[in-house]
Amino acid sequence: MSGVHVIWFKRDLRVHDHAALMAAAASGAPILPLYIFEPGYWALPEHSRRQFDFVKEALEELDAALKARGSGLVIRTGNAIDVLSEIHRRQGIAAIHAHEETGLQWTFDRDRAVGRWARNAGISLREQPQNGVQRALKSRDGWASHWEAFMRRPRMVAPETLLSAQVQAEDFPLPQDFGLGPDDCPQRQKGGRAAGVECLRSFLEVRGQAYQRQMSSPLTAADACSRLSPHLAFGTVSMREAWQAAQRAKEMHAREGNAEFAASIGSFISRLHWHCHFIQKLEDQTSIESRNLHPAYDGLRPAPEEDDPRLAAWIEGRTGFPFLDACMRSLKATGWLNFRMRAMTMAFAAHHLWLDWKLPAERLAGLFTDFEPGIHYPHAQMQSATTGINTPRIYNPVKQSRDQDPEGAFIRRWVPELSALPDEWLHAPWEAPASVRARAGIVLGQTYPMRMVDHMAAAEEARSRIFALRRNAEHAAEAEEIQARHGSRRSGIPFRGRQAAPKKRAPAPADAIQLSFDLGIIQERRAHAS
DNA sequence: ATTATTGTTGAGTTG
DNA sequence: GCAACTCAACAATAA
Repeated sequence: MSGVHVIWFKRDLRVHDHAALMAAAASGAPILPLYIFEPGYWALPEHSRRQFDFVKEALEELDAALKARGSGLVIRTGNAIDVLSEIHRRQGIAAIHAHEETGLQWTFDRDRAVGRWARNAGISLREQPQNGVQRALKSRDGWASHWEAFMRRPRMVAPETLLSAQVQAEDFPLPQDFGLGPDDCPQRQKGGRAAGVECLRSFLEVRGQAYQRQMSSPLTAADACSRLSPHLAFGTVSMREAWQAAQRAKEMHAREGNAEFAASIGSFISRLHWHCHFIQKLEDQTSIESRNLHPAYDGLRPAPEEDDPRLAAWIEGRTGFPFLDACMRSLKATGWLNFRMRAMTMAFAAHHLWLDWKLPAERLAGLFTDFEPGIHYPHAQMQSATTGINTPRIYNPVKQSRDQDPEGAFIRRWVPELSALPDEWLHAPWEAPASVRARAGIVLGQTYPMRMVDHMAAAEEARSRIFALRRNAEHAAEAEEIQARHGSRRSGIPFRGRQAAPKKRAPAPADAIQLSFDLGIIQERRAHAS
């Protein structure tokens, strides 16, 4: 059938290692690379200006990379079916190539609607798996080896030329068009392929040396972690590229006798695996976004209330727990927080504040530049202990503070109103003698909030309620089914020390920049769009 | 990849 | 010289 082949970009904003692009190019037909700004998508509570800005930067670079190959990105704004219908009317679409997006219910429904529409219109819709996540998975058995095989497959280098469908590009919409007002995120990570590759390179070559030791404290994590998360979330770097580059870096560090670095990268590689393991959960069960995975927890916490002042205090960083507040304020300003502190903030909302996880998860999502539905909701539920299959983890915000920020440097940076307090009182200012507080110019409830709960009592209360539920006989039966559906099969299975077979390096295109050691990543030359 | 509690061990101190 | 004791560090365990 004649007509153009649309490459519908969603959360895969790159040209390299892009299965849909390769499939479209292989057709030999004119190519129409398309990104649709969908108002309904940006109106979702999880989505925010910082993600929009990141995507926009990624799209500008994607456009340049596509233009360099002869077929620039076409931007459209509107409902996906409307946009595709219009293109079909004018150009005639032979096929639509996209990736299988594991997203919120909204994108799942949208993709199904587009699928129906395409079928009716006689258009072939070809969706490619991404991240080694499997669609319509029957059983979790053998998942890990399937995933690893996916990661080992050779990366695809984008063709140097693409036949253009010659469709006029539209301007980028403004964030205001979607009700996305200003967002105070001065330290947001920059979007785009170049930034993503640079994250990967600097992490694997330099920053990741003490990753294992430094990932837990927000003081060190910002530098010692890969910071690849927004790039993986929006696909500016593929999971496979990251995995293969990490394997190479690990081998290299081991060869050089840098055991700490090699172990750190090993730990990073295992996190890439868990990353996808969690996305698979949402892929298998979209209701994880909206309902307790284990129904025994329904009704355990009060129904969510949008205007609950505790929710606002929590998300705005004025709980009265300095370390927690520092984490929230840092997150707001940077769009990123290390994994452990994400867990702590979520656990505090769910356990100490006894809030249903849904609204806290939504608010948190909007603050994450790297919001990834398949990571976010399964973890929100895990930290809230509503999965039934994970041991409840109730973090003590004061203990974490003392452990992760003993000198209070992180607190002083983000909660400057407390900076005059001596280290020993910084973690729990309500315990400080009145004279010490007075000397530091602190009046609890005025210059800084009084802690909003007695965290020890609240934790104990949450613990006893949750464990009372778990003792019920029906709990275990249901939990077993959940474990069968979603649980990892990996525990007890020893790691195989098998190393990646040496890969034949694909010929680098003329515009590739060679990294200082071979990570096997193809990087676009800094694109000066023409 | 939590926390608080309880138990164990061993070094160091005391009488 | 040694029993008795304290304390820190670490492991196991229940919730």
